[in-house]
Amino acid sequence: MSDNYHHGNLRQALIDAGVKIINEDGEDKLSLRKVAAACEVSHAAPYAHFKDKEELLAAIKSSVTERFMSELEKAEKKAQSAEQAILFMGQTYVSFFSNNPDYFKFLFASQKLVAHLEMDKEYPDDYPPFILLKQTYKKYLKEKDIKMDYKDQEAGLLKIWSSVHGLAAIACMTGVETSVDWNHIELN
Amino acid sequence: MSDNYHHGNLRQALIDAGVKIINEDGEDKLSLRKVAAACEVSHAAPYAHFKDKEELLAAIKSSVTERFMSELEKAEKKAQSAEQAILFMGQTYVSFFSNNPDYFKFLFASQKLVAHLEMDKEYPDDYPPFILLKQTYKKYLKEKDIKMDYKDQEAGLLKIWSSVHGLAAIACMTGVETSVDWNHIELN
DNA sequence: AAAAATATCTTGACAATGTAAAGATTGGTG
DNA sequence: CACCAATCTTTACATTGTCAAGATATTTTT
Repeated sequence: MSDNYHHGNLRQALIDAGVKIINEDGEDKLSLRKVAAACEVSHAAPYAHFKDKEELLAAIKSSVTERFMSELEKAEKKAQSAEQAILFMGQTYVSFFSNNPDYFKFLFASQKLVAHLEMDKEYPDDYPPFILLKQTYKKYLKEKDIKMDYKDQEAGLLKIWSSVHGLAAIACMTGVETSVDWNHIELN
Repeated sequence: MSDNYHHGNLRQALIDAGVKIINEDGEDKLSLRKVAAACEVSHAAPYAHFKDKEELLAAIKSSVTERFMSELEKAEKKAQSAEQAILFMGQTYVSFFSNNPDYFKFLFASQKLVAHLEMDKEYPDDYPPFILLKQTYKKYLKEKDIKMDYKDQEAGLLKIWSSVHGLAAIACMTGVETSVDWNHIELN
């Protein structure tokens, strides 16, 4: 084996190298050629696995989103009620990005997210963290036996998400204290 | 006059051309050389006015922020109370970016914003839209004669801003309906 | 007004990058 | 073993940001 051909699992290695570069230097410092070099393959090798840079970036984003999801799910499981789950997930949402501000820009700057507020249908292609939030919010409404107009439910869901997402955004952009009294984020 | 030298007001022309390109094609399609070409000058001409690409982008951002501020101020003046002003400004905040989603990414993706929640001091370097919001929120507290703990005031300000900013973010990323019942954004 | 200094612009060059094309190497399949 | 498809390399080219040297216009100085 000439040792250069057939890396073994180049696809995953490229993704991991990409995550690392974004962590250390930010997205603007990431280039296809650097990622390839980090994996010790030629600069055009990535094209066997990704159509173009955009496709590699999408794969890296998926990878980061998985980590994000895993933390959200952990938070959800730790909670003993749907209400508490929403609170924990909100805190996790903000702290995840406060701890890695680069991820926030990276995930949300260019990526188009899919998200449907409609409460009576499921959309498997929706942004996974949003799906989890929506499910938990539904549980919460059931748990508390809250009867709301259809449109108010949508508005309530959007309110929670936008509050939390906005808080994360501002925390990342300003470095502002995130030790916020979380009672203010509460659902009402 | 050899007609090529001394454009007249190249600096502003470069900024305007940059805004136009971002409007039409998005930030990733913007290059120094294209901006220069749009102004019919050589590819290195911008370096007489801007240290590097980053500095031109900063100038373009300032220009867009000015438009944003002008709309916010218009909304604020239209209102007949501070409470209504916050509502109007919130609606304007969201609709401005809903109408130009490219601006949202452009303004907030790379730019570090400065913002101080402290209610008893003024920070002239804070992000102008935030300064306006903070002032209006102060007026609102006075207007309604609301007495709050210092920390609660900060939290209230942050809550309004993050709600509105988060809503704008989600509107831009998802294209979700922004015809939200604005009562939900209200201040309490 | 002539000369000198400065600001503004052009030309030419270079390195980094994304990407396409052609070919080399390898592992698997019939 | 022969063949094929997947994977990787090499070569090539256009785009881009940036720098350096020089040209031209404007401003300032004398």
